[in-house]
Amino acid sequence: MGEYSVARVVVDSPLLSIDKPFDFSIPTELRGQVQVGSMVRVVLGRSTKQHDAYVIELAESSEFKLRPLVALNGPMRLLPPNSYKLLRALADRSVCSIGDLIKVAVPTRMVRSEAAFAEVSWAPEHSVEAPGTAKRTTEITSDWVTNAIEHAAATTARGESVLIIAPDYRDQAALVEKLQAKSVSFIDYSASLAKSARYKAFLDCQTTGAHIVIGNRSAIYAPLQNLGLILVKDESDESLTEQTAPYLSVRDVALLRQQLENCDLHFVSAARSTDIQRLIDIEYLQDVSKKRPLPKVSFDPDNARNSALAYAAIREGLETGAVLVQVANRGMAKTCYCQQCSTRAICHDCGGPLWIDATAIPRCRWCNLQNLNFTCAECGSKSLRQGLGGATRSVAEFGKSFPGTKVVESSFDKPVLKIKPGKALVVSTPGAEPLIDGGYSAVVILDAGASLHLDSLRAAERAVIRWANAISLLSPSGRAVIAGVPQALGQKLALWQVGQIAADALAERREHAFPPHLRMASVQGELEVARKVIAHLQSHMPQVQVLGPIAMKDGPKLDNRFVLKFNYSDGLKLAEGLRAAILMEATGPQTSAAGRNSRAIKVRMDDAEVI
DNA sequence: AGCACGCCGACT
DNA sequence: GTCGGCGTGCTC
Repeated sequence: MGEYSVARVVVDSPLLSIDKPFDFSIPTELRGQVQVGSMVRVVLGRSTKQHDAYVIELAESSEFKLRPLVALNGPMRLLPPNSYKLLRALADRSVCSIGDLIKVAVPTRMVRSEAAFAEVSWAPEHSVEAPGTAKRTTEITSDWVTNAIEHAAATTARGESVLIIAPDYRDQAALVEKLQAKSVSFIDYSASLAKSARYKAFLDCQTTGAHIVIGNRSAIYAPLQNLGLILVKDESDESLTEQTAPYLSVRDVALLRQQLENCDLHFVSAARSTDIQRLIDIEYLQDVSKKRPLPKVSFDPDNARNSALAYAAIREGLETGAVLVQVANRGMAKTCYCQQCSTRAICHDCGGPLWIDATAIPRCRWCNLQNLNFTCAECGSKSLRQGLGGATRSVAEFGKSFPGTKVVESSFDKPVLKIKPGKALVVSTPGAEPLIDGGYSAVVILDAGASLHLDSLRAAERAVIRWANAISLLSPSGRAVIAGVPQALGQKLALWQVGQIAADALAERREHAFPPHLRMASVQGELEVARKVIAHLQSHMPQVQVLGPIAMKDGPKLDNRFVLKFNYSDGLKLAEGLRAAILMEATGPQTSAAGRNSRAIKVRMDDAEVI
């Protein structure tokens, strides 16, 4: 007895129609070796194609007529039960197959890395205690590294593992440096790892011990078996949202994983997103921000480049140390400058600013006139240069304004992670600010207004968080200036009421019935098919508000998009309803004039594009 | 997906 | 007659 002959598996496939458990018999020579979590090969249906699959359960019998597993792929457990439960729950909520998530959560198997694990001891299978003991908290702080280390130490001290997620390499490096200084070991689970190192880190997570795992967005799936704490820095950062379907954010995955594992969850940031504010308002998260000295912030409603306040702050700051100037880059990326002298290119007809349109033609933003024969008014040059992130332009300007000062340029493409203390003028785009021991003597935000007027609902919220991130790098005696910001917002920033700014933004969303006050999803596909899916859904869930359809150009083909508005409490039911509707209406007979299409309907929950 | 089964029109 | 087109169904 005790020798299982049936393996229940999930197949690694993007198809919704096979996104369910399948039973296979275990060949006698593999009995005892195939375990829950094993990766196996199976053949499904009449096809001869082999698929990867993962064992989620062992059994002694099955109600089906079984085919045998084709092979066992190595001795490792690649999908332990807690990982499976998380991915299953996420797939259910996102209307995607579990295979879509395995792609992100399980690294490519590297056979040679497995040898190193022949002798190690493995953590026992994860079990969840009675829920209700864990703490869910959020905190505004300018010193997230110290904060993270304190939380991590308290968690490992009770024998539990810690998962720390930070948006970029600069933040991860700052944390790593502090841990190394204290001789604390950790598992590097960052995106920059080679495939074999990543696979090794993945396996390391499953070994016995209280680990500290540091990484970016895919690290939220790290297969820790005794998770005590998830700590996320800057959950609203775009890099913490997956760029492929189903576009999950670390915040949402972390919230679900916290529930399943009953671990602590802690969000840290320099400011606050409306999503977090909502969770505080409904008392799901506890705000544990401490009273601390406020940064000295002043603002100037005047536009950036000629703000006397900003220039004074830079000049004074340079007397004692390094000054950080944050320049906006979003929405300026396609702005044109003279190739030779870096003067802003203007329309020869109306004097408006030039930009490069989607067909690579220079146009005027004001009169939309084509400017094919540009001539620079300053130097007479005839060649244009596209603005690269805005920083280069500012560096040229500052070089002139502060002669003799060392100017450091840092941007997303060419980041400078860290600089040595000393007099320097650092010009950076948001998210690329170099770190400096002791902090900057002054931080100046230029073009603040430009970041507020992008036509996205989230633009203003994101802008404030970016400014706060820069200001968090101030030395205790330093001062900050925000130039080009409207009076009302500027006053709140001067008093450092960043929580209040988020609360105000959320109140405004509530007024207009927009996320994150409620949720939105988009359903896109060929009009007739999409209509049927929506009709099917509405017959089961009349409370969902349906907008559209709107015609969309999705590459060469013409799609139609419906937008759904619904309450958080309806989220899971809506996802299940959509899945059922798609299986009924969009994978079965007829489907469309253009023939069958496995992905006839695209669903996107919390679609940032429509938000 | 990917393959087989089945029910229709055009062919050595 | 029957060859093979594509529309349909199913995968343990």
